Amino acid sequence: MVSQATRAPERMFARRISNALREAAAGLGAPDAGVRLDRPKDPAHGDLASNLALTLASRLRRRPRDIALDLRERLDGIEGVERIEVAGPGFLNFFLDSATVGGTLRRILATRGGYGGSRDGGGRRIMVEFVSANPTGPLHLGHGRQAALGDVIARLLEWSGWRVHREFYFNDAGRQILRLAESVRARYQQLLGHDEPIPDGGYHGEYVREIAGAFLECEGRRYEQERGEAALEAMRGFAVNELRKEQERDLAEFRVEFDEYYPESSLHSDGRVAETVRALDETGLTYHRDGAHWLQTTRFGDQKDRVMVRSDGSATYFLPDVAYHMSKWERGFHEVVNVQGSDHHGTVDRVRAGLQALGRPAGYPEYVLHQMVTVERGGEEVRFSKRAGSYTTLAELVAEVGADVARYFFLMRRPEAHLVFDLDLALDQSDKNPVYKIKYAHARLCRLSRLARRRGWDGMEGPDAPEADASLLAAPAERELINRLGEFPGFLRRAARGRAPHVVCDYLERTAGLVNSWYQAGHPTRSPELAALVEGDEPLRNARLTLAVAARTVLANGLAVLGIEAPQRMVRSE
RNA sequence: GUCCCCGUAGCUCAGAUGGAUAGAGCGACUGCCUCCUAAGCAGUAGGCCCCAGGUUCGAGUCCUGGCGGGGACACCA
Repeated sequence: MVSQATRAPERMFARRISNALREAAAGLGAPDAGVRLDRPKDPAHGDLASNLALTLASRLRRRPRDIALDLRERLDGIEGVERIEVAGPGFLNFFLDSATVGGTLRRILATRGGYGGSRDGGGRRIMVEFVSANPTGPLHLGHGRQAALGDVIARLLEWSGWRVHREFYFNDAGRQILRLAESVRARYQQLLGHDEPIPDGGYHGEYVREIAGAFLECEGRRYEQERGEAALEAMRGFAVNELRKEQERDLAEFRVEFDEYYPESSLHSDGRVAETVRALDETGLTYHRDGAHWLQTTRFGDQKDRVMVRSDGSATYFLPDVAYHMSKWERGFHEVVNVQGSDHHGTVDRVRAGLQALGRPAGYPEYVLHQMVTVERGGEEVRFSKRAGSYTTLAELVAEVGADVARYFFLMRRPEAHLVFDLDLALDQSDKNPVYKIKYAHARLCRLSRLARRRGWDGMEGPDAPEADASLLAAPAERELINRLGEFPGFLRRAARGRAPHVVCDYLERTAGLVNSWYQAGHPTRSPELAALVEGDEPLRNARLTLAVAARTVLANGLAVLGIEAPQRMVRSE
């Protein structure tokens, strides 16, 4: 729980106003009215607004506007409220006095790097599983989006008081891996001058040749005549290892790290898969038909029953998936978010059904399914990889636009919306590019504090900074910015609960716009009286510098949530 | 055929629990630098919120049915 001193002032007032409204409604003959307060979009509609009169209209059989006027009569002298207006069809708009609004600044300055966080999670554990690419090639753009989404959902959860475990699951045992090994063998033989084609369904990317080359360098020609299991196994292990290392390197460049890499093969070797079959058989929900071993997943809402073990004795993907999620549960993760491409959506119902058969709750695990990514340059779709065949790799993209821009662009759209990555915009270093817009706003605010100190004025930072009189910040641009800063924790909470990083992007972009407006409004030539570094009026200057520090804190915290750097100063690069 | 997602400005997209004249960026146009970074700001133009019903005092938002786009539906991997 947040302490009384740092609680959002508007929330305290919201409760006070709600109570007064409820009482007033009772006075009009409508006890137990559901009272709601909103923060209006338009600042002309006050700091808080209520639609109570509109909701009471049908119940009281009176015109909403008349009810609103009556309600206002009954609401006098609420502490901290400057005035109440009746507007539009019957809204009640509350204007808080400026000393009250200033409480927001005190709260930001008091919590600084922690401002925006909450205790939603209460210290409970939660797992975010994401990327989970098969080690059959380099990471492509879909993985990039997933890496950014998963990492930032994890950060949002950390900010919300959860203990987060980041996990990467990889299939190192299936048929795809066999094709990979065979492809490496073909390239290996080709390098030795033999004519061996890539098998059907194999991998043609240039990277396979590179792996074969590296293998040749390590092992020499000893597998030239060897056609059996041992050679294939050696190449499989080598290739998986190489590709995993490369993926980890690419992810590190992208500033994404995992607590655990979980190999599918271990589910077989440690008996979990067999154990899962046994446990499912015990439920009586399995049966044999056409030589295969089935589970009645339809009992739990799946569209059709699923095969667990094929007639040839091999497990389908479904089975290890269930075993894997049982492992998550048994490791203590009763809250799990899986971030996956929407092409996996077909597996959701059946995995959950399998887990329900084993007694896990119906919604376990939770899924965030994201749509595909395409890249455009000059309005045309581009595919730019010689190396990876038809793929566009994450590494190439990060090399071109940088990790910060790539992260932001992957995050700025709702996961379930198709994402068009505009390379022209990504490479732009002006404020057109939202990432730069936010960074510039932050750097600009840092500069204000620097300049103030250089002139011998206090930058309003540190424990010895004088208390600012926020009631002096009455200009519209200031008032709007302060209110906006006060909304940050609410946005983070909403983003975390909705697993929706784009909410943070939207918030930051708009807030940066307000910062720029405020900054520009105080242009020293045209409006010196609005300038932050105002001469001669120390209390006013201190108040504005405090606002600058508060705004910068919010931008920095928001960027930290996104895993993006917040520079003190910007250097133009080519 | 069944299931999931999407349909909002010329383009790319936001629009939490239904609320006031539907927002942002890009693109277009008009202004604003002797002075804290103009890498900026202020403003103008641009909308049958896919269509049709329904619920409601009130629908871009909720319900039903269409239309259009993407994805998923195999003992495939």
